[in-house]
Amino acid sequence: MGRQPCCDKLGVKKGPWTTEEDKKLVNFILNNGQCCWRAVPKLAGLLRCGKSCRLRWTNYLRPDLKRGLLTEDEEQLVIDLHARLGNRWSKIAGRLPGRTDNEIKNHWNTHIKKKLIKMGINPATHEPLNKQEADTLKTAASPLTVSQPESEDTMAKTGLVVHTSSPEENLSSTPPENCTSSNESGSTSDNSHEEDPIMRLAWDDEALLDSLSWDFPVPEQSYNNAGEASSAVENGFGWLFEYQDFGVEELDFGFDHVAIDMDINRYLMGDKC
DNA sequence: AAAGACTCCAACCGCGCAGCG
DNA sequence: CCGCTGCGCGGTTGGAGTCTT
Repeated sequence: MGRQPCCDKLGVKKGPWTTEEDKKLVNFILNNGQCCWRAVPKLAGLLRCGKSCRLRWTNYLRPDLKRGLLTEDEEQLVIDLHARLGNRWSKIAGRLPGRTDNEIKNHWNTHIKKKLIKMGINPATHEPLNKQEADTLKTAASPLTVSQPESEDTMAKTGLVVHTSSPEENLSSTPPENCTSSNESGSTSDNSHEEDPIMRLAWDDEALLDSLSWDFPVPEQSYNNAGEASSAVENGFGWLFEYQDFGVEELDFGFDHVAIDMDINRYLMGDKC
């Protein structure tokens, strides 16, 4: 029967977002919270489709986003997580506060992939390339089932260390109470892992991943009251703090109406769960 | 200084899934 | 149970910026 387009193609603007559009979107979300995305463009006065708005918000406008290149530690964690989860960028992103799946995906494709290849590691399987060549296509190895990279030596040489433990060791771990910053609605049910074997595996991975070290600091500048303005400015959110300019007086995140300056602070501190 | 090559990332596209009536 | 709707995810692309010749 054919799927309906997510939005009317006609009259919907595409391409790069303007500052004005950003302001409108942020203004709307700060006023109304994240409601149904389909309605957002109309209500916010944007000629965009809801999907585009959601993407713009989650990947770029969210105040709690950490910007700039991934740190070495984050990169290492991404490699580690990718070895376990494969291209499940959203799951990987869920483990890196302030990072988006898109950002991680991009970073993987542009930096980490090359790095791994240079190190002689197949980025898809995390196995040494020469070994990979040996049993080419013998197994269409699913990322979830691949073994750990055997080349810890290589990793160590380049400063990349994989610290792992087997999933079995962690099956008893309690699932993380993952309070994602962008997604209170949580349409992806956390119970799904109980039904779906793959999701169960992923879930087990998540439990396991809780044991991975987290030595890099949470983007304190994003959660730090004193530094919020400067970091927001650094992040290109200087205008966000000129909220008065676009008429935001009160916020409604679905709980109380509170003064916006207080709430932006709380918001920036990640106090949204 | 100019042109071509390359890199990077924001944004788009299409699919799958969950929820609801 | 079925169809519809909305959301989220992963893959891909276009173009701006940077580097190289």
